[in-house]
Amino acid sequence: MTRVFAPLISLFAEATELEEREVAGLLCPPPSAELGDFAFPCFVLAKRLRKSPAQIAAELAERVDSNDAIASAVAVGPYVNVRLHRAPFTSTLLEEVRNQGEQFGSSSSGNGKCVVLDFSSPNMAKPFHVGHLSSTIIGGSLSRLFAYQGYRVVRINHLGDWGTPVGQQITAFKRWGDGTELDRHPIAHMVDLYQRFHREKAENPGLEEEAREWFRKLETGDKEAREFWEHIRSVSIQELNRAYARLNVEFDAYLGEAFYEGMLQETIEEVQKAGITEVSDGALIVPLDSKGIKTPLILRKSDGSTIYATRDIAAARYRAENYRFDLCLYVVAHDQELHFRQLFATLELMGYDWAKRCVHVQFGHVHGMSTRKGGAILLDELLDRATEKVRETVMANQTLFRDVPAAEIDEVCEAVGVGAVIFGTLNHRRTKDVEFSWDNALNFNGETGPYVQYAHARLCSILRKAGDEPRGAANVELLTHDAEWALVKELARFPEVVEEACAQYEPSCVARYAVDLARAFTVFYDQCRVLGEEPELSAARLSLVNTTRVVISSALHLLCMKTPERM
RNA sequence: GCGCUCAUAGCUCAAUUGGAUAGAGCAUCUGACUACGGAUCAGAAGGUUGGGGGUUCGACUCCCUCUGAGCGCACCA
Repeated sequence: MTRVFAPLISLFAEATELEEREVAGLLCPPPSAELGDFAFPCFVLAKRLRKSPAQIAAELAERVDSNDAIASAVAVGPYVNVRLHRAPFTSTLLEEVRNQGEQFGSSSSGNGKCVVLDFSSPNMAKPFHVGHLSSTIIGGSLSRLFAYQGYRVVRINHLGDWGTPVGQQITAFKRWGDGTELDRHPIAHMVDLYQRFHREKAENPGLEEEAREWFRKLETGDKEAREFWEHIRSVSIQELNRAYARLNVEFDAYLGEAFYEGMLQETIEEVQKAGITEVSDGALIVPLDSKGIKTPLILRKSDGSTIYATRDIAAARYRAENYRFDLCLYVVAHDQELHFRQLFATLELMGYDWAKRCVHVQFGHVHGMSTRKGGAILLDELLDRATEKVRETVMANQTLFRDVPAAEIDEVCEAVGVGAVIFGTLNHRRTKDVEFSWDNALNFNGETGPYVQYAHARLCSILRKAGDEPRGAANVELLTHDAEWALVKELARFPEVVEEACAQYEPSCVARYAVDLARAFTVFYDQCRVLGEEPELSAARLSLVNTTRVVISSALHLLCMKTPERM
């Protein structure tokens, strides 16, 4: 929380005898700036004081009227609308950002705490398509948000690197694979082979048996199977890291399904010790009726092998023991809701107190992301098209990029194109299904990533032309324009937006804020000239410009977006 | 059949978690300075918040019901 609201909050806390925290939660901007800067709704006091909210508002307005911080307090119906003295508020805010820099908006609320994030988690030897975007980007942004709140963050990629599909991949390669092709285009080649396997298995039932045999060999440590698996896994990770680098996302560990193989026996024994298992149709299950779930969790199949549920229990226990997390977030699509309810319920029945600190951060489907041929759109295809579209605009701006080296132009196009895609997946609440369209994905006007980055580039441009960054305190008394004031108020919101985004696991809060801030700036930019005014006014505005640049850059960073200085 | 999620302007999304006259962008139409970058700004038009009940000072928000959509319901992940 910023100090800027402190005078306002303490004043109302005193007048109403409410806790400061409660007051902070109640204060809100009025529907229109003409009504005032902040509003205090009096409904909660009505019951306690046995008076109508309007009456309370009227009395409260009398009590808090004008002092150092507040210029006026007017009762409008059940609200007390407050107008602030702009200068002290602005002065405090600018000073705070000047002192804290990129740390403005961060907090220490997560100090000493640990959050584990499980996200992205694709299957190995498969293409990285746009279906993986949501988990990857939401997880990536949440990582940064929690780190910003002081948490120790552990980012885990629960890679799909085990199970019968691996046996199928080995079988396909042994039959039709090409070593040099594998070296040149490992993923593409493996995808071709995998698809061929599924085409041919209908006419050749022996293939499935062969695949099971290869997987059995892999499980029992057969050298040939193991070496092939390791090679495919390693090139898959290389390929994935390339995609993650484009998306500005990183992981602390690839702990795939294979990693937990050695723990499964012990895991099953632990579940059995809890006395919650049953044998049903030859399978070992955990009935969950007591938790209101009709479908049991399957611990071991009737053929004796295990499935994902057992591995997820093992993974959860591993994370609890090794990281002692305060929060374990699974950023996984909505389809797996039942599975996670089963998993968490089982962990609770096992008596783990940390089970209730596990959360399924689910998100909706993105529909219509298939190509005409029926396959999914590849990530690179989407990013490349976005980047090329950006290049058209950049190339049209001859004057700005005249002396800029080609490599730097490439960098800008990449930053903006990828930024547009990232922003596109974060600017709506994660639970709702969305419709993908190329028109929308490649529209860079209005509420988009480029709009926010463009505002940042203009801010940088002003600062570049001004020469040195503004230092020291500005004469904030000169910042009297409404557009300046609106921008200042918008800047002050940033810390609570970050807090909100963490509390709800909603990066979209930050995305929405970034647009609001960028808009407040462009309105200011349109109405207030910075350079070439009276030196003192120019300096004051420059100070506001630099503050805005810092905050917009922080917001973009939290969204895993780059902050180009020109575009 | 049961469960989860969703339904807001022509389209894509908001709405400070129960608060003031439901707001933005896209598309459409109209306008903008020989000044810091027009990927911009200002304005117009666009709504019975899927339908119907209920809860209360107040409901897009909570409850019930109906309709529609997406997803999931034991050996895939």
